Amino acid sequence: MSLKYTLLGFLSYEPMTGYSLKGNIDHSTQAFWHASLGQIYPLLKKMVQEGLIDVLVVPQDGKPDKKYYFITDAGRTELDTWLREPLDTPAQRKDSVLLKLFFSGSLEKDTLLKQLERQLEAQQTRLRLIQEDTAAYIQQAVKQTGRRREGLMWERTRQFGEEHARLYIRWLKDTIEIVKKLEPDDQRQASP
Amino acid sequence: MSLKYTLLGFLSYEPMTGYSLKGNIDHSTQAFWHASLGQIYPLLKKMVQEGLIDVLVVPQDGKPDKKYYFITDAGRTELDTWLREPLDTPAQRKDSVLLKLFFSGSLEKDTLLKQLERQLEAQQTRLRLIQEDTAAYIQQAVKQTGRRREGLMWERTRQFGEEHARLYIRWLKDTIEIVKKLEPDDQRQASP
DNA sequence: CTATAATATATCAACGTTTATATATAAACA
DNA sequence: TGTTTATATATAAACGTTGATATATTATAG
Repeated sequence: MSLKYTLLGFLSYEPMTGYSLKGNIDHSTQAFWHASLGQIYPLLKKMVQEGLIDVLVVPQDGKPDKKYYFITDAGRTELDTWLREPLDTPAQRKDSVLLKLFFSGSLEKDTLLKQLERQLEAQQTRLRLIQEDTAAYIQQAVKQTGRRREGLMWERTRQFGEEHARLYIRWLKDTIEIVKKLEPDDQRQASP
Repeated sequence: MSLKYTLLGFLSYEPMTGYSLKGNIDHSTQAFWHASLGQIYPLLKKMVQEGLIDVLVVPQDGKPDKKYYFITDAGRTELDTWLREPLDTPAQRKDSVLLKLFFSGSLEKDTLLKQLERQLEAQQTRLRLIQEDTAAYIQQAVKQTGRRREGLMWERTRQFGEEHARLYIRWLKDTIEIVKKLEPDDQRQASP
């Protein structure tokens, strides 16, 4: 459902190919939205049929055609309607890492610790990506487009992603300390 | 994919009906995983066919049969395998609220402020739910089952949800203050 | 000089999820 | 007394998503 609006949103800034839409998603919304090319291309086709976007095929010599997509007036209206829908409920989130950890109390202490430490590393990598790659991408987009107001929200949502990664790191470190203090497994399995 | 493990996870604690599985999900994992009955019932059926769970039909007079589901040895093995898969990547998250706010820089200041304030209220309600309802549910489950080690992870993941809601609230409040300080819209539309 | 990554488009099967619908009882509330 | 909420099961269409597969060029790094 929301991928449609993601594509309309980016195309409301400037015309783009399916590939560059994927690039924009990867570099700026990856902390809270992602999509594959196998999802983007068929949806673009469908959205052209629905009149939300137009396509301009630019033939290239020897290479496959480049397809630039443009938002239509109907597309702008649909995007605007979505943006104005009252934000009165929290988004339904899913996080398979937390789900796994929820059920991980039955694992031996050492295995659980290893899992927590692995995820800590993964979140530290993620934090660096948001701080470096995403931050630079947004800064350049603001410079190139001059969209200051839009850029403010791009940057604020990036900061949310950064804070989310920091929360994860803090929580994992605290949880590791708590698990370390647990009684060893042997006292658990065999009680005399 | 993960719903299968959610069901196996809860059934590894004790046998349950589809309805009470839904209740457990709503009360304890709702901050990071959710599912509908229309998803749970067909999956339980499929999992019986696959031998991961067994079903015991308890006839009731006048009422429809109650179906208790039990985890099998094969089910336990599958759950265990999943729990031990290295947690070396962060979960891919989706949050349609942040996505909408990412594209909301083009809205008028007042509309954007109203959206942020609406979401602030929604997140405050969510925080209360996690602090009251979910906390009480977990406490009682620990008391009734005596599963201290498991209860530790139930409580830790609940606390993550709580901190997530707090982060959202802080971020929304900060964003509201920043947006309030922006120049009014009229200066934006018509530049001389 | 070779291999890999990035650019670029496209399809498809399988799987997962949402939403609506249907049925029925019991308890709590107004 | 009537309405709503909770308990309980179940199906099905529509929709959304993942992951694999295919093709081809250009640029970059080793």
